[in-house]
Amino acid sequence: MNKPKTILVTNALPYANGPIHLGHMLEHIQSDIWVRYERAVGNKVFYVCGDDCHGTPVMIKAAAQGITPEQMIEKAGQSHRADLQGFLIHYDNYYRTHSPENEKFSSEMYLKAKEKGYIITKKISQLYDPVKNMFLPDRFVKGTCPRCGAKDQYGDNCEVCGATYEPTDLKDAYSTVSGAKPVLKESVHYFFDLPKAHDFLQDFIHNTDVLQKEMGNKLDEWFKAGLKPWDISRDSPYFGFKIPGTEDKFFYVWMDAPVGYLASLKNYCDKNGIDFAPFTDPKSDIEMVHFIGKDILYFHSLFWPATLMAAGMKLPSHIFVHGYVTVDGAKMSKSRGTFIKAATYLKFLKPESLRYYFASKMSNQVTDVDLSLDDFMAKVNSDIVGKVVNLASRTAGFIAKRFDGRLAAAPYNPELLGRIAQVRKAVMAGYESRNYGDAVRAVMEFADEANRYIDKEAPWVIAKEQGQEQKLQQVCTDGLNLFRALITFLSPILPEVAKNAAEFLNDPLAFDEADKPLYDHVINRFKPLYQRIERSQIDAMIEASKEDLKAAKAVSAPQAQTADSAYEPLQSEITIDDFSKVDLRVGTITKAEEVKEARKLLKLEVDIGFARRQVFAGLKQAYKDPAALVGRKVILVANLKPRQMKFGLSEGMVTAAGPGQDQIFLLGVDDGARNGDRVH
RNA sequence: CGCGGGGUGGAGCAGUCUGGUAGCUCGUCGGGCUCAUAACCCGAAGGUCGCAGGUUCGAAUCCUGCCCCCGCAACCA
Repeated sequence: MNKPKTILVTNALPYANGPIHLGHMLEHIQSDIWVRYERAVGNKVFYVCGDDCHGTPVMIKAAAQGITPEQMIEKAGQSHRADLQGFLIHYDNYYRTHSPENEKFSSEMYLKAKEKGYIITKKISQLYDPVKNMFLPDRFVKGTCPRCGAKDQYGDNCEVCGATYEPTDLKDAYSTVSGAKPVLKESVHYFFDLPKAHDFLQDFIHNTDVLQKEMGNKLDEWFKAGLKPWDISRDSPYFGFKIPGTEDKFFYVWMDAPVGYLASLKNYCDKNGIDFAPFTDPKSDIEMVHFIGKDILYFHSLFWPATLMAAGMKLPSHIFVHGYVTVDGAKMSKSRGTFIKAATYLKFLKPESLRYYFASKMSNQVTDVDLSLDDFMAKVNSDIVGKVVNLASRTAGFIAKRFDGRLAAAPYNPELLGRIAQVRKAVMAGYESRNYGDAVRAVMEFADEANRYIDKEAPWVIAKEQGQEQKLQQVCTDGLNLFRALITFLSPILPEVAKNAAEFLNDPLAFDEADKPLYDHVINRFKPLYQRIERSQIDAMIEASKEDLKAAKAVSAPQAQTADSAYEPLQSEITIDDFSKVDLRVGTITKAEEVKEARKLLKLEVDIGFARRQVFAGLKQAYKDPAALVGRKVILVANLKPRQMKFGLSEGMVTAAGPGQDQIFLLGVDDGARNGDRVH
């Protein structure tokens, strides 16, 4: 083994604005596996992360909830920590960017950059919300697309026609914060002079192995377009750190976010009496490794190295970029229930299932990883349970019953056992290069071979033969030693399973001992190490993810009126999925009486086959004689959340149409449709 | 012609750099086994490798053009 390295590993900081979802988990799992592997082979790793707390979205969301930003990031921090722990992601320190350490570092780096002439100021005009008294980032301005006329488009580009423009080009622009019409206002901004760092960055990106090659190509795009000064200031009100030497200017969140890596580490070092200085010293041989998603490439490969360089600090050794998560081949979708939050997943499934699945499909390329739910279930069940765990399960019984848990003193098939070292080589190469898929493939290939071996030797046959005890013990010992190697190789991915397997085998499962099988060694009783995934668990998770959506119902922007007064304006377009959420059922009115105290309401009872529903309907003025309604077939919205009204619980909505008042007409059903039939 | 990534049997992927009869896992079908968490083993069916052209004795692999999907496009986070 080479000389142990010291490595600082960071994961992109989750934003305190929202919960962690499976998209985040891909990266946390990727980095956690890498860290566990690096430690398993003897390197010293510092593994830190934290919450990214600053910026306008946090400020606005906190205000909307009537709490302070500090309270909000506290809440986010707690839930993020719980989620990550749930997925067995073990950071040495999970901190936050809103911290004294971070403020100190950010300010110091800024001042050094300023000293070296990297900070410039410029006057810019920006849209301003005159009601809330704040400048508006692009995403908080909406309006009509100047090219195609589509309504409610964001300030930077139109999702309908794809046009890009400035927020000031929007027609009928409005602030999504207050609804007010924004005005143009001037302000002095502070910029980091990125063009001045051009040569440094070119060299940094192309003459080192910091980045994957394809990302270098991507970055050339920005070089070709010409680097521009980077605006690092925001006006008050802003949740962030005040820029030294100013009264009302704050660091843009992306200025202090990566600095948060170092702040988190500093916080950890202070708590544990570790010398922090070498981590920022350009001359130290400590490696600094960032795991990030492709969406934040330029922040980490341009701005971050440039600010570090300007501050005279150590530069990143590697920036490992990964792709996105899709679910069943499509972007995660809230309406389909595939926008799955980490916490929701954990309610129904084991963390290691996802860790394994992601790992099996991960490479060091910047490609998206698809969580195919069918494949997910099949792979976890057949690989972890059917192949690896099963190997122990099918041999442990003999060792326990016939040999008191004692393994044989020698192997039956030394050649097969000898292959372990070879497999380990492939596995290690896979982990080291972050081609976890290769590592998993190598392990599973070997697992297949091991199962074939057991099948061929058939210990259950040997067990019935006279005088074959030694062979039986040896073959089963081989099986268990193969299992031991397999689970050791998977331990960075399946830490809990490995821990339980270690207990079972009474062995620490060290990577470099995997090729030295256990002989004449007493093991413990075998307990099931992993449970199969049931279809129902996945279905329940998808259902629950749809629930999440209802709970987190977005604040919809004020809709502009379509001015054709004769008809109600058409609602925005929906998909078939949206429609099928509305469960319409055929029903028969079995009772109908007027509600005396109410001006508009009738109290109905509707038989929908499998249930009877009490419904309060606003039909009083249109149907003066309620009794005449009894026996009529109607269409009922059957899955509407029951609503407690002054006069009782209303358990649905009867469909009707008409201009209103006494002009309301119930929708009917032709004969043949039965009560309880669904409308499709 | 904005940039990057991808398109391989029903599903998920490897193979593409370094051209040589298309491979793995799952699923399906048939058989075997019964130690094992309906797990394991053997066999079979199933692909003109996005499309079109080119180079070559030979192309999933190299070249050109096109189509489709995903992501990004810096004062959004």
